[in-house]
Amino acid sequence: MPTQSDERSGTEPVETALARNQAARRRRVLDATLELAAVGGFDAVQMRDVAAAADVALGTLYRYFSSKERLLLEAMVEQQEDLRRHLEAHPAPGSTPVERVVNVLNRANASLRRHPDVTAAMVRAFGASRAEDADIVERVGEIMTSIITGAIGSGTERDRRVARVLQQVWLSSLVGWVGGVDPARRVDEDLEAAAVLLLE
Amino acid sequence: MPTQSDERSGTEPVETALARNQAARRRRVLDATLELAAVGGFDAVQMRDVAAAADVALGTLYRYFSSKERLLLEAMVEQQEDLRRHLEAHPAPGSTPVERVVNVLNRANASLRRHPDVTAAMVRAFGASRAEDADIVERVGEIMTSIITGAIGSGTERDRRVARVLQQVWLSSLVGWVGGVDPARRVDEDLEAAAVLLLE
DNA sequence: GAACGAAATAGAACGCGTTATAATTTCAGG
DNA sequence: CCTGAAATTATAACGCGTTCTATTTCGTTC
Repeated sequence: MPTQSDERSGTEPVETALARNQAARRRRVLDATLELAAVGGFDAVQMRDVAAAADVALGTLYRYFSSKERLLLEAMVEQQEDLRRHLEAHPAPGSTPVERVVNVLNRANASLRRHPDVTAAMVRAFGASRAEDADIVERVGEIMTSIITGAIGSGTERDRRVARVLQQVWLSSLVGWVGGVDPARRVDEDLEAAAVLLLE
Repeated sequence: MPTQSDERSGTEPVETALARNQAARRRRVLDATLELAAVGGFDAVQMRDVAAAADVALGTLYRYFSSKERLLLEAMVEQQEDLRRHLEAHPAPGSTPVERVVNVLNRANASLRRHPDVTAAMVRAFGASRAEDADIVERVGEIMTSIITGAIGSGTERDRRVARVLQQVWLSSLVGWVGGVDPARRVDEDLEAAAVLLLE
């Protein structure tokens, strides 16, 4: 986001009129993005329409998000962070890592399935990512991984490796789903199969 | 591809002047695609340029490949099939499934690394795939999986499941590499780690 | 080898992501 | 409050994927 110049080190933005307006604009843009994506997926998220719906000029939209892909990826970061927060607030009940991982990922996917077009737009942006967006792509991956490690419980070296594998399976499976190759159910099946193979 | 109407059931094309010319055009287009991708990756594969380089009209290009994405995916099918053929002709030496899988995937990745921009273009098309291209995306996935099952050796139910997981890890890892998130080496590391977790 | 239909061609045109420009508004600091 | 810099706006314009149209060429068939 533009402008900063805090007084002290931290990354927290200053509470000024400008900053408040900018935060509000950013929020309107992200909300408009989700609304449009919910209706028609990736293709319906047209930059002119996002700008209009957010009541922001096209140039301003690009000042905040340097590309359509970046816009969708930042929306994805928010979505995944909400998801993680929710899942951590409602931990999985199972007594074994496999049970807990499967439970958490089932719930996560159920949430994604509730907004298929939104998920499709985001996953597509993720899969087509270019180098200039490596930072956000990485953050999304980290959040997904941390959802998994949270469900496994312990954080041994082996568990961290397992979590990375599961995250990669998750993503590939989502790509397969939103690309129309597999039905939504397949994502759950893939993850359960992988979790069993890796954790039992 | 356009026109058919064989005399008997099979999928093999008839040996006629038309069919030969069309096969030649298709070949020129795919070659031009690879050439352009080799230079500047996804962005350098511009449909007008492909058509010009293949000495074909733009409309003809679209008659053969309904979209840029489809063009890259069909090129990817060819590339992966070549790769599989080569790997099957030179089987991995190891005595255990892990050794053989790791060896085969290392060689496959070495081959992909030799043309990073081409790989990037193809993986990007794969990751951004839409429903209308589900058929080719599926074929690419199948070829990658069959490369892995070939290296594992046996074809038990469990091994088929393991192969699918490894294929998904492979793809996610490639997305991470071409997206600039991870170095090329990471693809090998991910696959070795996953193979060890799944097969020992 | 003439005729008919399919395929290929050249080129214009459209849609949308992205960039560029000039005019206007906002706002932190004096 | 004034002011200058930064942000926002409105709008035009560019690039490239894709579509469309009119015309020409090709190849099968009789």
